[in-house]
Amino acid sequence: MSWLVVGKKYLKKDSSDIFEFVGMGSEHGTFKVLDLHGTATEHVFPHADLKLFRATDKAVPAKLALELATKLQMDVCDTWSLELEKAQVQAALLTNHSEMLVFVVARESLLDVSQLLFTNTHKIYAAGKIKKHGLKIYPFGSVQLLKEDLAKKQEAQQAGKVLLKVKSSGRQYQVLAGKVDIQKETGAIPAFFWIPSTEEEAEATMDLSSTVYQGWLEIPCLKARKPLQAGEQLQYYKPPVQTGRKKLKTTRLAFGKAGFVQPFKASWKGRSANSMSCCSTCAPASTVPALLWQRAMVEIQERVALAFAGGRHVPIPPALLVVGSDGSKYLKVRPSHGAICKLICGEAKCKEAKNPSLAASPALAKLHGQIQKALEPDQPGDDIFEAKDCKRKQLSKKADAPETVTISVNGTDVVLLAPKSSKTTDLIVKMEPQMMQAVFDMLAVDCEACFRELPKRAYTRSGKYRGKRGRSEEHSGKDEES
DNA sequence: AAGAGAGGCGTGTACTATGA
DNA sequence: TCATAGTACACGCCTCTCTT
Repeated sequence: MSWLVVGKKYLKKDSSDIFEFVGMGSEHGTFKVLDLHGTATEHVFPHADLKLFRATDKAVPAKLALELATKLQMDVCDTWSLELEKAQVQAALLTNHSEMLVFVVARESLLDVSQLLFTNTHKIYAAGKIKKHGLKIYPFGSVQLLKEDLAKKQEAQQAGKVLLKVKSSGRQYQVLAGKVDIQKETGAIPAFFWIPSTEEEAEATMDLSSTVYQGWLEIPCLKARKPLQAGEQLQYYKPPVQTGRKKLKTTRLAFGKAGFVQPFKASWKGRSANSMSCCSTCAPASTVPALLWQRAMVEIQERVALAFAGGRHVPIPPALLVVGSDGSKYLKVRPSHGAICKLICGEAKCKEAKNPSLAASPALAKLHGQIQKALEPDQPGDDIFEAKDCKRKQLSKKADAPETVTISVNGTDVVLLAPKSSKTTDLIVKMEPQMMQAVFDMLAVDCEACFRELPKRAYTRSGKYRGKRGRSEEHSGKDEES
C-alpha cells in the first residue's frame, strides 16, 4: 500500500517539474509530467527514489485561455481602475494641500504657520489676528477606500472620519492623519486633525465646509468663521448627535413616565409577559417589552428585558442583541457586562461585588471549550501528507466557519453564533428560553467565586486616569503609585 | 514569509444624567 | 446625597491587509 495517491501532484527534490502519480509497479512508481501545451511525458522511478517526492498544491504550468487573458487585462480590471482612482485621489489631496494649507485671500498679506500656535497636546490656537475666511486648512495624509456599505458610511461620518468624495463614481476615501513625532522632530503636523469639533456654537472659530478640487474631488475644508484673536483655539461647530438618553429625556418631558407600560403587551406579537418561562417550576426568563419614545413624534422602539431565577427583569442594552442571517434573535452573554451579571447572578450579589464580571468563570471556560471542539475540522487520516492539508484547513477555518454551532449543555442542545475568534469571550446564545436557561444555570454556579475569589484581569491606568485612585486597585495589584 | 500598521474586540474604569 | 443605567474611553490583544 503506497502513500502516493493516484492523480495527486508531487514535487521531486532537485526538480522543478510537477509530477502526477500514475501508479505503482512491483519495482517502479510511474509519474507523468505535463508541459505547457498539455503534452504528457512518462517518468519511472525505482521505489528507493520515491522518498524524494513530496505532495504539492502547486498548479501544473498551463496556458491561460485567450478569453480569460482578455477578461483579466490590466486596463479592464476593476481592481486596477480602483487603484488608479485611489492614486489620483491621493495625488489630488496632497497637491491641493501643498497649494492651499494656508489660504491667502486675494490682496491680503501672506499668512503662514507662524501665525498659528501649535501645542504638544494636538491643539491649534491663533497666534495673532486672523481675518474671517483668511485661513483655510485642508486635510492631508494617505487615503483609503471606504467600503460601499451605507451603514459604514454613516458610522464613519458619525465618528468624525475625514472623507473625500469622487463626484463621478460617488466613492468615498478616508484620509488617515499623517504621523508626527514631536520628540524626534519627524513627520508633519496633521493640522486638519488637530482642530476638534465643539457642540457649543459660540465656541466655534472655524467652519467645516468642502471644496471641489478641479471639478471632480470633494475635499473637506476648515475656514475661519470670524475674525480670530490671538489665543483663540481653532475648533469647528458640529451639532450634537441625539443619544438614547437624550431621546428618553425629551420623551419624559412630553409624556411623563413611559417606562415599561402595560399597553405594549397587547402588541407584543401575541407573546405573554412570561412566555420565556420554560416550565412552571423553572425560573421565568421572560421578555418584557419596554417603550422608548423619541422626541414628540411617537416613535416606538422595542426593547428586551430578561428575568432569570425569580429575579427582576433586567433591561438588555441593544448592544447585547444580535440578529442572525435568518432573522433569529441571539443574546450576547458578555461576561463582564453589568446587565448580564445582574441577570445571571441576581441584583443582590452584583451589589456586593465591585465591577461584577463572570469573565473568570470555569463554567464559561468549559462552554468555550465545547464550542471550539464543535468547530474543529475533522481529524486527519493516515496519509503522511494530510498533516499539511489539516493545517491549511485550520488556516481557512475562519472563512469557512459556519454561522452557528450547537453544543449540549446539561442535556439541552444550545444554538450559538460561532465566535469570530478563539479569543472571543461572549457567548452568543439563541434567544430560546430553554437554551438561555441551560446556559444561565451553568454560569450561575460560578457567580460567588467570580465576584469574591477568582482573579480579574489587571488594569494599568494611564492617560488621563494615571494617578487617580480607583476601585480597580483592590484587584488590579498593578497600580503601585503613592 | 515577515513586519508594520490599522482597526476590531473584550475588559475595565470614569463620568454623566436621572430618579428616589 | 446616593444608586443606577448608560455612555465614553483606555488598554492590550488579536486579526487582517498591505508592503517589503
